[in-house]
Amino acid sequence: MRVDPQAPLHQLADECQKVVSSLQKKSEKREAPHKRTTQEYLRLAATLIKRSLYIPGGLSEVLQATECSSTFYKRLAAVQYTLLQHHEMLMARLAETTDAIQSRHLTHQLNFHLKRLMQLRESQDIGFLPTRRKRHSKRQALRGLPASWRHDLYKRADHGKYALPILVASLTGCRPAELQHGVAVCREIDPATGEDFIAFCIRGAKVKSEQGQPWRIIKYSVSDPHPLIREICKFAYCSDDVPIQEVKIESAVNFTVEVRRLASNLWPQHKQSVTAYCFRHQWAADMKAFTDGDSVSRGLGHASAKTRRTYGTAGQGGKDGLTPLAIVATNPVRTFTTDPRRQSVPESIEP
DNA sequence: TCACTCCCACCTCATGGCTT
DNA sequence: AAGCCATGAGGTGGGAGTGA
Repeated sequence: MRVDPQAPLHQLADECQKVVSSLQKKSEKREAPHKRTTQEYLRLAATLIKRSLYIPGGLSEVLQATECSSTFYKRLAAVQYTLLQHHEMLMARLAETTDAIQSRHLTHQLNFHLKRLMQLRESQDIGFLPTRRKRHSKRQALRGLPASWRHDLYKRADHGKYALPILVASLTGCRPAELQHGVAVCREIDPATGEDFIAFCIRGAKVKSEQGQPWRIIKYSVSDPHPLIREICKFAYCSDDVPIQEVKIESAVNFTVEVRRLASNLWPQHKQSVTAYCFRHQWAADMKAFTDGDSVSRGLGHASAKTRRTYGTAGQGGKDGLTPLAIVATNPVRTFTTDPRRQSVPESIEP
C-alpha cells in the first residue's frame, strides 16, 4: 500500500480549519470592519504576535496584559482578523505545494499557525481576566478650571492656526474628527422673525445605520452677549459679503496635542490634562443646565439618549454657559426604552 | 431601570523631530 | 523657545444587547 507523503500536512491543515470555523461561527453576525480598521488590526496584531515570541505565556498572556476590557477585545478582534487572513494565504499555498521541501516548510508554518489559533480561541473562551480599572471620563478634567477657561484658551491660541477651531469646538462641542471633516459656519437672517443668527453645520463622526447623527446644526443669536459669540462675530465671514465659511483642521491628533500644550501652559498646576474633548464635556454641561435632554443629545450628535450620561453634568454648566437659539439634527433621538410609543417627538432637519 | 459585556471607531498621550 | 507635526501604544466613546 502506498502512503501519501502529504497526509500529515493535510491533517494539520484540517485541524487549523476546524479552529478557524469555530472562530468564524462566533463572529458571523459582525459587520465587516472598515478598511482603516483592518489596517490598524494588521499593525496591532503584528505587534502583539511579535511580543508573544518573548513571553512565556505566549499570545494568551499578551492579549490579557491590559487593565481595560475594551483594549482586550480590540486585541482579540485584531488578532482574529490577522490570523484569518494568514489562514487563507496558507491554504492557498497548500494547494500549490508539491515537493518535499515546500511541504516541510509549510508544516512548520501550519504548526505555528495552529498554536496561535488555539491560543486565540482559548482567550476568547476565557474572556477578560485582569482587575478592571474604573473608567475615567474627560469631564473630570473640567474640575478646578476657571469658568472662562474656553475663552482664556482661545485668547492664548489667538495667533496660532488652531484659534478658530478652538472657538468652533467651544461653541459646538464637536469632536476633533468632525473638525477634520470641516464645520460650516454661516450667518443668516430668519425671514420670519428677522432674527440675525450664526449657524454651525456639523457632519457627524461615528455615524452608522443605527448610530450617531449624520448632520446637526447649532444656532446662536448674533446679539448673544457671551464672550465666545462676541469673538466669532469678529470674523470677516460673519459679514454679508462672505456668509459661509468652513472651519477645518488637517489632523485631529495634532489639534488635541496643541490644545493640551496651550492648556498646560495656561494652567500648569491643573492635574488632569485639558484636551479637545473637554470642549465637548463643557458644552454638554452648559446644555444640561440650559435645555432639555434630547437637545443635548442632538447637539452632541448622539442617536441614543443613553449616551449623553457620560458627558458633563448640569452642575458644571451654568453661570457662564452657552445658550443656543436652536439645536437640530437629522434623526430623532431614541429614548432609554425600546418602546416606540414612548419615544420623544424629534426636532429634525432634512439631510 | 440599571449595570454590565462586547466590539468598532476614534481619541489621548508620550516622545522625538523639524522649522521659524 | 515656541509652534507644530508624525507615530506607536493603549485607552475611551458610542451603541446594541442582555440579564438581574
